[in-house]
Amino acid sequence: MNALIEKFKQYGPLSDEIEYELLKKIKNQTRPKGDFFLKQGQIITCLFMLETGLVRSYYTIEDREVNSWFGFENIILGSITPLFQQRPSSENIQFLEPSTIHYIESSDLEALYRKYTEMNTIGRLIAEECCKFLEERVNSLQTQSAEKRYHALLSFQPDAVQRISLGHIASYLGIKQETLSRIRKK
Amino acid sequence: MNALIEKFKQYGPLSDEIEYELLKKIKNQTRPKGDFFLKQGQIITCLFMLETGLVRSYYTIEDREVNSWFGFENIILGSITPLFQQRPSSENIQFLEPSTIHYIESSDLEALYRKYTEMNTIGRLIAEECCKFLEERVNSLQTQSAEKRYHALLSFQPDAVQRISLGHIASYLGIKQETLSRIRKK
DNA sequence: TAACGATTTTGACTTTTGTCAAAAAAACAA
DNA sequence: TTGTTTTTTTGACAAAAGTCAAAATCGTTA
Repeated sequence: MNALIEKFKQYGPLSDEIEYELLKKIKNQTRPKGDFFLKQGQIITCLFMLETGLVRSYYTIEDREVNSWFGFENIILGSITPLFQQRPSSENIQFLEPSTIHYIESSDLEALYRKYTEMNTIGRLIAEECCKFLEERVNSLQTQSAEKRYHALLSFQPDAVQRISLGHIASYLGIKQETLSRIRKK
Repeated sequence: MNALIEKFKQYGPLSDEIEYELLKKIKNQTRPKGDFFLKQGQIITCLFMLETGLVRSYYTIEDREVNSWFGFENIILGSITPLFQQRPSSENIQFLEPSTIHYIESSDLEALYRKYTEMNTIGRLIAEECCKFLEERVNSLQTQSAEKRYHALLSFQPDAVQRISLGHIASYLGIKQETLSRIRKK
């Protein structure tokens, strides 16, 4: 069974008919480290899931890269702005480790949304989950010091700190890597 | 025509039947300044819209209030965490000006989601719009200095700065009000 | 193993933001 | 209007985080 379909089912039931249609639309790829899944300016958008590997999403601001999120195994991922707006992405999605992914293009997904209520519900629940994640991130950036944000990340996503370079983590936390290095030394 | 239904229609078409059902469920209230729409710990949640007035949503952390958002006229509002999770809210929603609101309880909304695809689509689009808003807020907190965040707010929501007290604005921006006062003096 | 490049750490210093206390200004009510 | 309360501003100082440059460490590959 496809892992992305498996994942969808965690949000709600899917009839055999939808499952069959999904199977036709879901694509699979294996990509090397450093490769881009999406580059800034592209319009093609997808909802995807990693079977193995690691990705980061980042955008560029004043010549420096800012990491907006990291994607691990078995989490539904997508680039929010272009996915929900059908506009050119300002984000880049890059594999940080060799990765195997399952994905569905948003045009195919939209068609399924129109055809099946169940799929629409799942889409809504995914968007709502995304809201919750972002809300927590806002709270963290709004109220916590760099040190507390780092320790929160350590306890909630210990694997992130293990697998991702210090510079990328610092950017994600909104601090300089020198600062993070000093925090970590303690 | 009810202003909340009008608003829903901006996201997608609604049949007369749904509109009729919505009309039966949508409640209206007029509330004085300082009143609470939702208090921390309550489970009842709603999607609501202000016809007139102003609200803030805040939570308490280490004995201080942190504003998470402000609500103005004609914007769809809801407390994200409890609305999408059906768990007790950690948020308080308070009117900052005398307000007239239209709202629908989330249990009623869920029932409509189950019954009508169109309503589900609208719910999904609202959640997606919420994601976009939160994503921008994360970017701002992650990459911009207090001064730039304030100026961004000034240009995107000039009315907020007009109508909301300096202390509330500072909390929303994640800075101390003394700092905001100094930024503003320039 | 040696050498290269990338990543991380360190040091000295600057800038930004926070803290605490008090004064000034504004808003509100008797 | 006159007090009273709330909000905003100011000052002196402390802490947090950024900047820039250089050194150290790590991983990879020739």
